[in-house]
Amino acid sequence: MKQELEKIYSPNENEDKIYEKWERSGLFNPDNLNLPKSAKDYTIVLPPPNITAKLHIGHSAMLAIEDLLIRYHRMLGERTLWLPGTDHAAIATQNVVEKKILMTSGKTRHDLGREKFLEEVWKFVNETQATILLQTKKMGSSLDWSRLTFTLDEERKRAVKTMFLDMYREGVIYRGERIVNWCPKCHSTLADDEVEHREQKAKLYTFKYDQNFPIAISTTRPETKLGDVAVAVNSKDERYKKYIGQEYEVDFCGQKLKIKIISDYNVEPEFGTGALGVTPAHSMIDWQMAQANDLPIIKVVNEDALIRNDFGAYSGLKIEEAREMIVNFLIKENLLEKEEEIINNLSVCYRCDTPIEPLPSKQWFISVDKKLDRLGGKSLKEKALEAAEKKDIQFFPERFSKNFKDWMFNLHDWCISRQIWYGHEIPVWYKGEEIYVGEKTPEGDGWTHDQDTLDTWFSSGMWTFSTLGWPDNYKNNIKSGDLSRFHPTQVIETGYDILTLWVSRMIMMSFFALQEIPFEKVYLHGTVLDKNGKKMSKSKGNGVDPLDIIDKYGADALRLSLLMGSTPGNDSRYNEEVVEIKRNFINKLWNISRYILGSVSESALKQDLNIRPRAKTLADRWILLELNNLVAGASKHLDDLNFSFAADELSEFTWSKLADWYLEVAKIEKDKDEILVYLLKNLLILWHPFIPYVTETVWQSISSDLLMVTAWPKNTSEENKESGSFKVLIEVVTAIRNARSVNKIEPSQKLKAFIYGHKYLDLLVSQRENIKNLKTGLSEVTICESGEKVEQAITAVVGEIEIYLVGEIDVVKEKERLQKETANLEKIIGLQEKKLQNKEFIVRAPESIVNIEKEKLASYKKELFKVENSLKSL
RNA sequence: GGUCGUUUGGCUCAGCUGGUUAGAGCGCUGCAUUCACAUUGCAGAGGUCAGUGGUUCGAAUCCACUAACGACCACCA
Repeated sequence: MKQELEKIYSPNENEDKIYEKWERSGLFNPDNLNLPKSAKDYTIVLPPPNITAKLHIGHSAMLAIEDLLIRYHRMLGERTLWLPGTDHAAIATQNVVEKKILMTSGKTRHDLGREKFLEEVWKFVNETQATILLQTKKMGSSLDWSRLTFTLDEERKRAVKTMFLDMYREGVIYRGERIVNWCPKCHSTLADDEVEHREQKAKLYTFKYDQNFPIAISTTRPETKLGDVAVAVNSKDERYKKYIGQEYEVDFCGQKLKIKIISDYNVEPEFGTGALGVTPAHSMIDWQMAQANDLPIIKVVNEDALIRNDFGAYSGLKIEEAREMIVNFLIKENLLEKEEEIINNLSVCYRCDTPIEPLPSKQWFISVDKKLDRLGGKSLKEKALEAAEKKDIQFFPERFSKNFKDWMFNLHDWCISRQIWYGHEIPVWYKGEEIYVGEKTPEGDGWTHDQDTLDTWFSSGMWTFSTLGWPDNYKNNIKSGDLSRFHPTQVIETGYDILTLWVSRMIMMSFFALQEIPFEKVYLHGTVLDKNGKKMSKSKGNGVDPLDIIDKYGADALRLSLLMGSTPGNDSRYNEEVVEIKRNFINKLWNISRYILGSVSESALKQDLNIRPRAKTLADRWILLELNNLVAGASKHLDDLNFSFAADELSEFTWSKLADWYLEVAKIEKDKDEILVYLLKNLLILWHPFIPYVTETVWQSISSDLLMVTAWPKNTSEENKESGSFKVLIEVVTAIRNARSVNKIEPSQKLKAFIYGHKYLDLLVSQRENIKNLKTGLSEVTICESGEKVEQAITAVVGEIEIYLVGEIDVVKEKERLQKETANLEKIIGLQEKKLQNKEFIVRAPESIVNIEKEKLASYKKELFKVENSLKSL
């Protein structure tokens, strides 16, 4: 059974083998975990990566965090499901494929036609998906592959269609007109995040509509002013206050316009004339003003960026031509007051650089404000806000809760239709003015299918339940199957940048479909930036392929480097050096294992993990207590989602306590086989969620079971009075080493240490041999009972080291004594420090002793303040 | 413009509800090494916690303001 382990751990030889073993065990699937019925369920749905490109290092961070949680909870004995999937990423994917086709053949999607184009998209999707799945597995992700889904597979299509129909029937989905970002060249709407803003010089014209109009307005786009219906001013603006509410009929460039004066807080009195001509059809903000003030909408520009037909001489003109004509008209009529150059932001299409025309257009919307019977008369927005308010959904870090609520509160209806080909079809047919919403093409001739597709967030918003068998698993408001077991899920873990885009949508969709929250906790990670703090991107070429790193250092090292030293919600920098350091740590753990496995007996390896070995020496008691504390600490940090803290404590234990001290002691004090094995096994368990491969590899050399499903140690945080005593030994030894180093004592020089004190005297007598042997270079250790002997010894021999311990003073909490005690302690500390300064060869008192006293001093002082204050208030 | 974040030794970052001596890791310096591990061990140097003011017995931590950088949202009529 016992195997020889290599001197240096090599991930490449082990990781794939181990992953295969896990996968073959079938235990990624919670149905195969042999658990009692009472076992808790624990679910995380993987945020489906876009299939637009292979995974980057940010995805690796996400996988590392989620796999950590999943493995931890699986070891806790919970029915743990981590559900994989990928996202079709409608617009993003279509764009990538479009660009690819354009590059290779020079053809646009319109040249290819809808069907041919979609074929190309699917080809692309299948390729990238394979890469993504490979990358995900390489990270060691314990995802249940039997439940793999795609946001655009057949089942999800059905779910989306059902959702659309349900929402339509309830009046949540409606068709309406709204301003969209229209690209006249691409002939499509653009999502807000696809619009780029570019600084440009523009001319700002200040003029009046006609001579009788009292207020001058400023604009950079005179041609759209043919569609003005109002002038907006700030209600606080003294100049215009008196006009608010009045209506005027004006003759502007031969067009009769009805202009109402309205007030709006968006108008800045300092800009231009402080008055804004409201053109609802061609400006976002004006549209909102028109909605708020119930104003009519006059369309001026059409889908080809030409002036529409009902504008006399201007009809059919390009916007530049119309602008020139209007400016000339204003000059001729002496209406133009000013013409100045300003710098403003122009919105352009991110693909073809064409200026965006904001245009009103018929779109499908989800109402966030409609009150719903199924939600007890509340709206989706209200329910989502309530969930955050009541902390049914908790945010990590907490500050994002405010962020979420602010954004949610200001949310407008969500436009869900997109003029692209790749995506979920909208289950709507049109015949003239008739609209049919349903599952299939209606009977009869002349029906045409809606050409648009759904916003990608519509399907990903349903992710927590569409992946668990909704709608089949939900009949008459009763959940069944996976849905009843795994929904709501426990944690959603994603980047803070899609808190609003995705997380908020999931919450609303889940409330609508199931009247419950989709998850209990939202953990938001930061962005992984490059070494210089820049965002990684393909165009900059500073991206990193996780596969390269895994190949070089192993998945464990990559995972650990991403899990440690980062704080939730804050960006972190990726630096290959860090991975290297973690690789070294993993090798350290490997060698600890190697040493222990090589030095203990065969029978010790087989001992039952549930039986805690008996401590025989002080060091044993210390390390076992430290392990206890570690289990308690690590568990708590993991429960609180403080992964970095948990890993810090584990590292500290592994390297500084176990390897540096206990293993050294174990070389002197023999007969520790049971304890060593016990420590090692526990350590492997505790580390497993972080670095699954190396821990499982070691485990496999001593056990036929999988570490992956070995029980997490029980959290027995027992109090132990002796917790400090081994620490004193450590400090004594460290002080001696220090002394040697500071006083530049040659290693060959023989040294004696004199030690005296009360409380730890016995301890140090019993540890005399250890002190000598633990790399201190001492030939003799003398324990003195009083300070006198030390004094004599010091004056007699130069080059010897005195270590002294000071006894504890009893804590008596009577108020009268507090002051006296404080003074006393201050004196003692002062004395010690003075002594340390004066006598060069008396190097240092063990810090723990001084610290114990200082802590006490602090607590005395605190008490004292309390007492004094209570006296004051009397 | 709105909201939020960051600023701590040469570098990358911790530091929860204020507690006296601000922690890691890397780097640097000195020393060690036939030892489970040079992917190692031991020790050392290095910080007025961005600035100013305030609250407090006590502030890296709380409050206000300022500065630099960054993110997100809105958007310049």
